[in-house]
Amino acid sequence: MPEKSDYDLENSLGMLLDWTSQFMRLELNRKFAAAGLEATSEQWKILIILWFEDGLTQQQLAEKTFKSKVSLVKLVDGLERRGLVRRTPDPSDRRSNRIFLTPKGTSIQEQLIGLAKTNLAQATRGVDPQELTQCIKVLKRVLVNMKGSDSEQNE
Amino acid sequence: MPEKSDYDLENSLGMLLDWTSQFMRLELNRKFAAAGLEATSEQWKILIILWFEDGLTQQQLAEKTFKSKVSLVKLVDGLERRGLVRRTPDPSDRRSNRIFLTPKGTSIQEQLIGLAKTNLAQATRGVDPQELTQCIKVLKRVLVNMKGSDSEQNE
DNA sequence: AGTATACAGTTAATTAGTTAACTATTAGGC
DNA sequence: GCCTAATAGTTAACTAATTAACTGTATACT
Repeated sequence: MPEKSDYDLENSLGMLLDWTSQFMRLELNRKFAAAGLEATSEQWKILIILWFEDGLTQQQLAEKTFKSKVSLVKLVDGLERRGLVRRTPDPSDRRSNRIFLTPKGTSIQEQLIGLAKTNLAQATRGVDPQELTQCIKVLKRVLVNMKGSDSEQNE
Repeated sequence: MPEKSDYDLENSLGMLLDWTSQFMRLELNRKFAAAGLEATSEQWKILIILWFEDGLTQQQLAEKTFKSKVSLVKLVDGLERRGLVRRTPDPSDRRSNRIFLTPKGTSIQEQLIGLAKTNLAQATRGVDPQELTQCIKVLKRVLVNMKGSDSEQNE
């Protein structure tokens, strides 16, 4: 029979990761909406990658964002519906779509990035920079530990 | 015009929080399913609270899990459909439902807790305990920072 | 007492994630 | 060259989150 004192829910890593990621994502969505930008935080993750390297396939975007190819379908649907990207069939491999930023998609990048930075600054307010670096190091290790269990998914 | 070198996506706190929480949640769901337990990680968060204190209202569960009252509706629907909890109208306040564990809900607690512990151990494998504590301290600060922006939601 | 306000829960529409099953195209082995 | 494998994308059914609008009940004020 497990002891109740064994579980410190408020301080559990799993709970804290869920809560912090959710609050940050929600607040970023609110900042985007408040600025009149019709993009969500998840769509932003795609847009920022395309800003670095335009014309990637859905599969490549999936790999870079750790999302499944299935998730990319709806995400690109949404981005296309809002006129931020366009799907272009790859002439050399007709299975693939290449995703390109539209002028509208390019034009909102600066605002999106500014708001994302504001959000990050708000999240880390009062946190010692060295402790933050340490925390990020731990999270990267957690990511490596869990990615192993995820092999052979999303393929 | 923003500089691309300004953004270190792989090491951004927001990205890492999303990725780690998602991988941990996914893997916990897989562990539950592999053990033949028909509960999800989000349902588990409700069950563990009820194990500590049974008969809470949906509103109380929402507050303890940082979920909205709307989220609780479907979550409790799912738990009830699987026979793990039952809704009981509160006789002293007919607006409220009190949520009670069923014998079936109680019976799987030990297994769920064991698997959650295994999942946490896997996530933190090779992480210095002191660094983990430090990381959790940072995450709790981030939570406080972001919770402020969330005031007046979910009420 | 009676009205207005607050509160608990629900429903509907939207976004985003999962797994499983499917289509179409490319690449490899014989 | 041909048939099998793998790959890219899609669809369908499900879980879970959001906001907005609504029902019914309790509380508070005058």
